[in-house]
Amino acid sequence: MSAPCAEPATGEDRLATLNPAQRQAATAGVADGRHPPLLIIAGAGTGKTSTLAHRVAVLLEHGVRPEALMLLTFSRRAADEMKRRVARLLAAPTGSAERGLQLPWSGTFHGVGAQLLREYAGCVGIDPGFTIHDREDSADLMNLLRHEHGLSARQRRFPQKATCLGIYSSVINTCRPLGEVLQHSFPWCREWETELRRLFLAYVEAKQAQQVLDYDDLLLYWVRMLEAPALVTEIGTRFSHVLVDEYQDTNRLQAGILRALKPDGRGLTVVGDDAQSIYAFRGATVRNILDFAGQFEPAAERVALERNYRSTAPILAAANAVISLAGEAFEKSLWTERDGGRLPALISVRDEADQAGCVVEQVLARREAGMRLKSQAVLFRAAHHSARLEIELGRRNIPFVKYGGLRFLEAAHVKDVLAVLRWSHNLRDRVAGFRAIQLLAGIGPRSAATILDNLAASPAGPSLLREQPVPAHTGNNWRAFAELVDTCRSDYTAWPAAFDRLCDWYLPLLDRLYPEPAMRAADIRQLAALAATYPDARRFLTEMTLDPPEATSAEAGPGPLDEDYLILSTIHSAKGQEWAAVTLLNAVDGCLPSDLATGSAEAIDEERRLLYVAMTRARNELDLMLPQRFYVTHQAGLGDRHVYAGRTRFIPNRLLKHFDQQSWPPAAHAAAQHPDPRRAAVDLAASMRDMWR
DNA sequence: AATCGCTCGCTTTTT
DNA sequence: GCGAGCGATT
Repeated sequence: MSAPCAEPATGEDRLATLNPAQRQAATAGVADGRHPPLLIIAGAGTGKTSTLAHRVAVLLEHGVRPEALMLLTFSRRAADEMKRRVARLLAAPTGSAERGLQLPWSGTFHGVGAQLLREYAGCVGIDPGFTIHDREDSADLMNLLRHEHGLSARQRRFPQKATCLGIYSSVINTCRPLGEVLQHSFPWCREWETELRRLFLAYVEAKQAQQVLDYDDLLLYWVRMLEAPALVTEIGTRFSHVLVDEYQDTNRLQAGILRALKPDGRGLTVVGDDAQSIYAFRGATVRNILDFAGQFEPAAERVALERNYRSTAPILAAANAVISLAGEAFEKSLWTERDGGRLPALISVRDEADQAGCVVEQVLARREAGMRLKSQAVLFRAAHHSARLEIELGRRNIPFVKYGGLRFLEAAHVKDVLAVLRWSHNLRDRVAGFRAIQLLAGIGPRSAATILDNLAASPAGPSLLREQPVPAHTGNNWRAFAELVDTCRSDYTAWPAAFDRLCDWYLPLLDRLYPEPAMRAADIRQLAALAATYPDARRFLTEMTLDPPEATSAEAGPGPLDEDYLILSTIHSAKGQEWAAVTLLNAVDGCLPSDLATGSAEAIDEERRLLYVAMTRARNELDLMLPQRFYVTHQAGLGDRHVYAGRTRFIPNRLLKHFDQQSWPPAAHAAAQHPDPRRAAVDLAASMRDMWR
């Protein structure tokens, strides 16, 4: 974020570069040793990261040890950025830059939780070698139990695995009872409350038997651990200061952790912007930040950062107008001195194909004008919204990197390899084992289950693996597989080497398993390169599930790291970032708000904030695309609701003065097409058909 | 017991 | 346009 720039060396001078509110936020209660609970309301582009980095630097200068500082950010990328800035701030005038600055307790809630739990595992009765299940693994385990409990083959359909997990996760993260969650968020599953409760108990037992924690456990075990008086004293004093970024996106469970760590709020700082709260779907509640100040006695100090250094005045005015139509919010109005610049544009195009064409044309024009591709971003509500554009970019040879959506890690072949690795390090992990074993030709769910049962029943180690009964024709393959697992788990096999062995074993299987084996093989090689950068298998696995590589690249092979490339990103993944030019795709009702999210007033407000987040990513140029016509492929019953899409409801007519309305292709071009009367007839016919699609 | 192929139902955002 | 699930086939 573009805060005031130069950073002189001495503490006093350095702080002079901050504006008064930022300075207040960076220093409040430090010098006098009060360390009161502090709430920093930081609007978009107000130099939040810089301010927080300054506060960390100030704390360190006042003698707080780095290892006594817990810094909770939304992603590890944000944590790294913070570390970098603090290190730069602390670079002494003599030039002895503190390169080695360590903030060992910085990262996401989940990451820090995992780290703490490994350390204190002994005190809370869990195995320090636990493995962590990502969402898909958790859903698979849920599915296994769902079948075991005979819940899958009922007259009336029982909720799907993902729904079951969603309900479970919601209960944990919102700290509300099952009945209430069902009533409020999953009303169509209410009739299954008893069965769900049974299923969730089985799920918890299974995780414990397998030494597996899921994402929610990392928080839940953490908060429960703090209920033990001895541990809360130990851990509470160990961390004298806890700073939390993006506080508006925390949930009740996370707020509970903070309350347990710092009951009186001393040493606790939270930073956030209620207008940018966009994670309610995973349990975040904007109440956390709205109610923060009042939960302490005396109340928390409050500082608001309102000067925006990022966007031009017209962009900021439009964004402010959009968010002003929301419900409850902190009083806050962003202002900027970046006068000039054009109005944000609302660009009407015929359909998604034209939208792709228009975006490509504009991107290229801006690059011609000297703006690097990397300074331009295309944002969208849902990952698949960019499909057309991706094809067009590919056709025109424009490199791009996409953030959000289907991840590298979710690809089946990547999951396969990781399952083998995970299983070899924790043979009790049934989900991993189930997947790994079935990679062998001739072994299906039945044999896999038998093998896993045998292993679970016998306490002995992996030597048993080799002797498992498998179908005769798989004999040799099985032996090779058992050896591979031994190799992977052995302490005598050096780290990246073990992974290479695994890849050598796996790659030949691709031909049989999947279409497009060549592309998948390339992914596996990329994974191997990544694995080599971690010190050992455990670290690799943990970081891969908690902090997966977040971007996927269109280019196969080595990523276009030092080249120039366009950024495509979901709005969610764009959080905290900024670009000189931003284009938002599909600014139409049905996409934004997503028609899946129009159930409640809160859900709609969250979609509004999503639009606000997208708009405030832009420094100089902002375009919102409005495809007029949508080919909605699966639309049961309700006919043409989205065939002709309207402008998003978040920009009603009275806000149009903040935008410049355009259409593409430009008029001259369009006129050339128009005289043909047959064209209209074709459109009409298509729309008649679309009504029933 | 594994696997192929068909149909039905659903389709967001992510640690 | 995709996966989960089911029934027929090897």
